[in-house]
Amino acid sequence: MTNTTAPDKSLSATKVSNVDLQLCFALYSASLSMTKTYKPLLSKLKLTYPQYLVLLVLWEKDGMTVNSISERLFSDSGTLTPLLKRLEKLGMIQRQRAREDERKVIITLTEAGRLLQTESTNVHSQIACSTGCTITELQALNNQLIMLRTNLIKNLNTV
Amino acid sequence: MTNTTAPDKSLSATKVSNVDLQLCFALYSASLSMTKTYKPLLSKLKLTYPQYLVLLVLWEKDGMTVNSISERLFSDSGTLTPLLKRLEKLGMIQRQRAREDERKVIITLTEAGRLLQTESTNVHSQIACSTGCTITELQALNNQLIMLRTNLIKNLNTV
DNA sequence: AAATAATATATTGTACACAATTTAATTGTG
DNA sequence: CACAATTAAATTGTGTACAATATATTATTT
Repeated sequence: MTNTTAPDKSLSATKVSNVDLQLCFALYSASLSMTKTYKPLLSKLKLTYPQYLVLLVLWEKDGMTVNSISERLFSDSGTLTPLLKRLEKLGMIQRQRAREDERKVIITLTEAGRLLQTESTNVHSQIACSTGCTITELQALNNQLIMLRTNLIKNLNTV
Repeated sequence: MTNTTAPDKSLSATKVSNVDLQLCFALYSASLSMTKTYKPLLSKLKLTYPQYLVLLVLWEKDGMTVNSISERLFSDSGTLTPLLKRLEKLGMIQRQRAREDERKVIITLTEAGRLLQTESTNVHSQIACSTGCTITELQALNNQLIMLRTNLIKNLNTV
């Protein structure tokens, strides 16, 4: 792609009224760009970005059920089940039914899964570097995105 | 911001140093939430969000090649080719090889494809409403996301 | 206790996202 | 002109994203 200094008009930037439309595309393309940035870093750990997100959750709190991971990541079982099976096949986690309620599946980190956390520490800093933003800018953007997400989810069924 | 149910700690919000990590997840989940918001509105038009993005591009400039659409949307042929074939099957576009260079495929809107633009006008306003943000806020967020995307893409091969 | 409802996960099917490879057409070079 | 290099799409294969449905387990109700 080389030339990144091309004029960024985004979609329909000429019409000022279409800020909503512009924002949606900016959000979409920025998210994809972020995934592309993560890809080479994570592929060294044999992980995809969504798999990495699951591990982040487990590093914070091990032994969660599929459902609680799902709520944390705004994901669903149709996505998580096969993803978790791949993580299990990779030897990063273990899947086992809860004894007190056999509908629930408990996800536990393996030794290898726990060790990955240390290996992944320098991933963060490289990402932060690639954003070209200051901590303050990242923090501001983070807050706005959380607000946006909260509003969108709140209004999901009201449209 | 009334009832947002669960407290939003995002991922690892406890560690202030992980702003980068938080931002990545906020971006990811906000983008997915946006797609979910679009879904019911677009399904009335029988479209998916990526298909809608292609139509937005064509409404702005008809008769583009696959490659130019690809650059505009930060997408690639592996994604676009099947997507465009579906849009063709839906009767929204036509795909034809360029006469002067038969490697290129020209994408042209059909009458039905052009007419959809009018039908989609109220989609924007409903999205803007769901964001719960003011025009100024949307504009600011848009600018920051474009900056972020530009930086990420610029640094893609430098990591 | 049997029937019913609710819950948690799994399965199926469609549609991206993207790397890697392939195919076909065009351009460049000797 | 012949032939390698380049370019534009298409193809293949893996991994989500998500709606809809199925299955199994637990809780409730009659």
